[in-house]
Amino acid sequence: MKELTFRQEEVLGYIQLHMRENGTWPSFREIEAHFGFKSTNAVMGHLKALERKGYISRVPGQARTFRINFDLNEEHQPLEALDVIEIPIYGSIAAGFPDGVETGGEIGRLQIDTETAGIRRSRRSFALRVRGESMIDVGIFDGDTVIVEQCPPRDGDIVAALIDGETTLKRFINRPGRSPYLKAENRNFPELHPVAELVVQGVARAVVRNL
Amino acid sequence: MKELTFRQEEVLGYIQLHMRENGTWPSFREIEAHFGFKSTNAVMGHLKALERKGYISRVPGQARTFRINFDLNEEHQPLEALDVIEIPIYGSIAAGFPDGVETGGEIGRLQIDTETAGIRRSRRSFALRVRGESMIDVGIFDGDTVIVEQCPPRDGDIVAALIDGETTLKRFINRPGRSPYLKAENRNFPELHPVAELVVQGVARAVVRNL
DNA sequence: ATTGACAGTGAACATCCGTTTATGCTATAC
DNA sequence: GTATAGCATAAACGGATGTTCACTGTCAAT
Repeated sequence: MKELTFRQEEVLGYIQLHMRENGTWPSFREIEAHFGFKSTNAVMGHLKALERKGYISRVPGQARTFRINFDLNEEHQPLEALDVIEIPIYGSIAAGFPDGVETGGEIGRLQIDTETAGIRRSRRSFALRVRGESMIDVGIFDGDTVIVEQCPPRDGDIVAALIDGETTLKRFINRPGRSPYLKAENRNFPELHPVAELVVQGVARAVVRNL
Repeated sequence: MKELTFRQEEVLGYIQLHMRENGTWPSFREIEAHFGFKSTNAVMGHLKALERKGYISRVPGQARTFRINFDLNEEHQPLEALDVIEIPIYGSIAAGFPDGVETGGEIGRLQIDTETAGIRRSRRSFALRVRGESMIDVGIFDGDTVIVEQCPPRDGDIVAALIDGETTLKRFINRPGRSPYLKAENRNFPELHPVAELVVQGVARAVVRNL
């Protein structure tokens, strides 16, 4: 595909921008106004060039009917191909993990790219609908969705842990010389949770909240 | 939202279909031809009705410039197939939107399904990396990523707004009888922001935070 | 020096396309 | 009965929009 001149690239960019912002293609005179041209024929020249080089198609005579054959935005950035993963959302987790078959507590699914979620594809992940206010001081509210990655916890991690048959979110503390315990992040619930048998189901990597 | 008659729904469906298939909105006469009308005024009647009931918006006098406010297809589908959308992440937005070519403030991209993000595909969306602590009381922290949908704000919405050339996140207050203003959500920054010129760039729909 | 690609002005032209003002028909509601 | 809403035809109007022709200028390559 032939190279575009700088000006032609600008015009193509504006056409795509206008489409994304307004949902409609621009008219000749709108393009003219945007670039400060004083003749629609300046626009015509660029569009003819863009069409000749194969970047756009048009239906002659029809208003606002462009067709982009080549998306600038997809080409400009290397865009290291975002890796999108689909993970299940659980309302609660009874004991261990639900079997592959019995999708027990699954209340939905979500898709997100691994980088934004901060997880690795190689590890199993799931999402949890948060109940309660025990992590309110770190900005995790009731109703939030937390994305959890199955891996061994480290000191300071926020983990999904099984206590009394209920999965809750707590901070995992593991100082040398002491046995690990869990801690809520809420000034009003300042009690610590030393736990004899600690079943950590995974480490929270991201929070998603709808506003 | 008012119910549509069967015929009106047919017309709305055709408009959306034409857009999806051709990438352009249909003209009056194309709609007329598709339904076998013998007068463009038959089209006019339906479009006026669709606009009155709030399903579409139009710019009077302009050709092929529809705007769908309510997507039929999003309502029909029972949500099984998650609709994943890719949106750009901006660090900041200087003035208006960056041009199509100079992808100026874009610092990355993310992909997420529209339901989790709480946005509609038909509206343009972008994400913003949050700076500052002004929304800390609603659990939006420095470094969080906020997903913003471009649409008119309503009272109580958290919006991305342009103040002094900087985009910030604030709560939008629009009480009857007063002029709209912005409010920070931080006990330590309790000052209100009455703003003469209010440029709202979109409404925040979701927060994503890496833990 | 000449050619050709690129960028633009200026003005007319021909449709394309939305708009308006009529009129008529069929239901349903009061 | 008499509104009222939905649906459609018919014809003309005018602004919006793409198209074309003629002309000017710059810059790099031949």
